[in-house]
Amino acid sequence: MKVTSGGAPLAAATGPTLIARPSRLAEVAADQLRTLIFDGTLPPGSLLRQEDLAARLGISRTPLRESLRLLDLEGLIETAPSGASRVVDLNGAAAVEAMEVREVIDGLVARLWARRGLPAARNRALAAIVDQMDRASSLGDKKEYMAGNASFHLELLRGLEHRWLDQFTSLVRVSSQATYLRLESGTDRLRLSAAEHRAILGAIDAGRPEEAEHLAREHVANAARHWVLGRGEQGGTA
Amino acid sequence: MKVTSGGAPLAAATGPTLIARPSRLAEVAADQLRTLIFDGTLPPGSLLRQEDLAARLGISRTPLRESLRLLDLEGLIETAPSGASRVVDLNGAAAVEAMEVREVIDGLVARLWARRGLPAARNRALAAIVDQMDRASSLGDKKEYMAGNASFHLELLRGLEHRWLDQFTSLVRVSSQATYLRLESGTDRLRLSAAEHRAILGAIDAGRPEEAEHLAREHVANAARHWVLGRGEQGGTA
DNA sequence: CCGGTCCGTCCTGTATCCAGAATCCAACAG
DNA sequence: CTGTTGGATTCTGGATACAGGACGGACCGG
Repeated sequence: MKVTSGGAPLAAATGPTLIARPSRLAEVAADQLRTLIFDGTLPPGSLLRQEDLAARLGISRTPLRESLRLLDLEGLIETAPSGASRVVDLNGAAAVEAMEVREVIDGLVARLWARRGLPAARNRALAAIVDQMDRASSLGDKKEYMAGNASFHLELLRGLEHRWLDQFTSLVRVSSQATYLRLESGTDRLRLSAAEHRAILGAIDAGRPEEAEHLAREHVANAARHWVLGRGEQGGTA
Repeated sequence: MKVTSGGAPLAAATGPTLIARPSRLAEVAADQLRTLIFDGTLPPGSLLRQEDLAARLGISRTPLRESLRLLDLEGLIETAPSGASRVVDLNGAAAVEAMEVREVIDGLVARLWARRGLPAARNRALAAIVDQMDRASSLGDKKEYMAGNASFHLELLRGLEHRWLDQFTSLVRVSSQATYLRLESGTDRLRLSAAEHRAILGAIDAGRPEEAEHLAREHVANAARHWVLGRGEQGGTA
């Protein structure tokens, strides 16, 4: 159980950064690879050759291989029986499965926060993110909206400091990103989504675990309908 | 390079065993280590020295290190910033967190099976397991019951062949095992638990996703109450 | 007698090297 | 022209060797 920090653009506010870390090179490499995957430098389906990547990151193959195993278990890459690794391509069944897991995980996160109680500072930060998403949705700025969306969910997930939940950081990142990148519809879904975020935050802040979980699950289910199934109507039961 | 071929006591039973796999030594080592942890050879808190383990498994440190990273991400071991790894000790807060995740995961598994439809052969196999648990509960054979309990949940989990769910195998194993090992009460809880399993299986077989998920979550929550919190009464809200 | 510091040993982390296997290309036969 | 088969290249997997830091114990000072 280590950090799995990820190159968070603006979410990396909580790091204690005590004194000095022995810097496990495999961890650093994993972070680098995640960044390369998320920013599109390593597109889905890309073949990952250990020697190239090692040279690219300026390390040897040994720690790189460990990082590949990590990303494999995280579900970010997949390794063929022959040993060839490639960036996972979330489409069709794989996307559905990813969102199935995200639904219950996000629901759990919301429930735990509602039960634990949301600190005022974090509430303000999340509210600010939702405001940002609102603005972005009004302007139809999908990229900006996507960034806020990812920040919102990651802030909740990472903030819990839950040892069994940290590993879902990559899942949340990749699915959040892919969801709205593929979203072709207008600003309608964006507005609705922003409202859903605000509702989730409200339920958490009000300390209503059941409601928070329900709203979070519905939110993910709605996103899945629009992303994976393509332009579904909202309101159905999961 | 003999991989202590005689090993693998019981872990390599479920594999499809298509033709022949190149046998990634790190995977084999991970399985071996899981077995050693689950059967108590490596008790919680044990310090894991790479050189010793490598010699013990008859491999070098390179693949062993990869397996340690895997087990780390799975939550079965934890690695200090200095690099020292030790078997995770599920007690107190860690146990609560583990069961929180298990609750939603097992709920998702039940829901997916109910939606997908349970093949008759698998239904029979699961029913047989529940029967075995019934007998064990009547006799108060906790060990036998525990085995059936783990089999039940693992059969459901692994049978889905869900790419994002496989990684919870260790979580289910360790929590299932620990739950009933610590259970000191009489056969009452065992009987109730067996009934819960039967109800879950019934809901799945009847194709009722919502009910199956609800029952599965309640089941885990009940187990958690008796295990972690010690002798709680059922019926409370999660 | 107790505390602090220095030193030795062990362990982890990383790099390099070797062997086996898969893949790809090309030449050849039908 | 196409399918097949042969070989050479290349890649991954595993083992070994080396460097840096951590931990523990003994020695010295108070």
